[in-house]
Amino acid sequence: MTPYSSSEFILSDYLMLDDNCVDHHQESDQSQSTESSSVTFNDASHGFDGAISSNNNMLVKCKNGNKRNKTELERPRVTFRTRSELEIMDDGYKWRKYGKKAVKNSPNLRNYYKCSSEGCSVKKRVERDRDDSSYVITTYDGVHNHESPFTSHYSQISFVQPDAA
DNA sequence: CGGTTTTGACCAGCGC
DNA sequence: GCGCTGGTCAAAACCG
Repeated sequence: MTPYSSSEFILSDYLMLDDNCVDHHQESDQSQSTESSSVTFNDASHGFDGAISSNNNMLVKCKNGNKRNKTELERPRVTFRTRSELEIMDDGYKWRKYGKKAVKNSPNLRNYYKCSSEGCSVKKRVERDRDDSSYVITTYDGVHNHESPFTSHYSQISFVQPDAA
């Protein structure tokens, strides 16, 4: 299964780093608002303020003033908001589904995946946008300790923050 | 036959 | 302390 073959696959409409956020303060300027303008997720349970980008311009938004100081200390979290019909996005890693839940803020189900590589405890959550069911929100939790065939392909996108490690 | 998905149960954190 | 909610486990079913 390689959904990348579908031309509708926009890589990332929305990208967010949760903690250990690198500073990108210029996101309000470059919002070209080409297709969907600034999306605000105030109703989401996490209460982050959103910033969007066009297809290739990935924006990173962080929230500093939150009281998150638990297990997320060294757990980078990246959230994609992707327009896709398929919820399964093959990012080069092998994921094993281990759970499915109906969350309160969304009528859709949330799926839980774990990296099936041994020793790699990266998790990811996949759910549909509660407002736009054509969008899929994918949250990656952690950093892979191994390579993937897609590493070179994504090498220009550095998700790993140096402070996190 | 081995790895993955499914699905309900279980558990932990949080608010009241 | 209790109930709600999100996250995980694990056994059975499923699939190549």
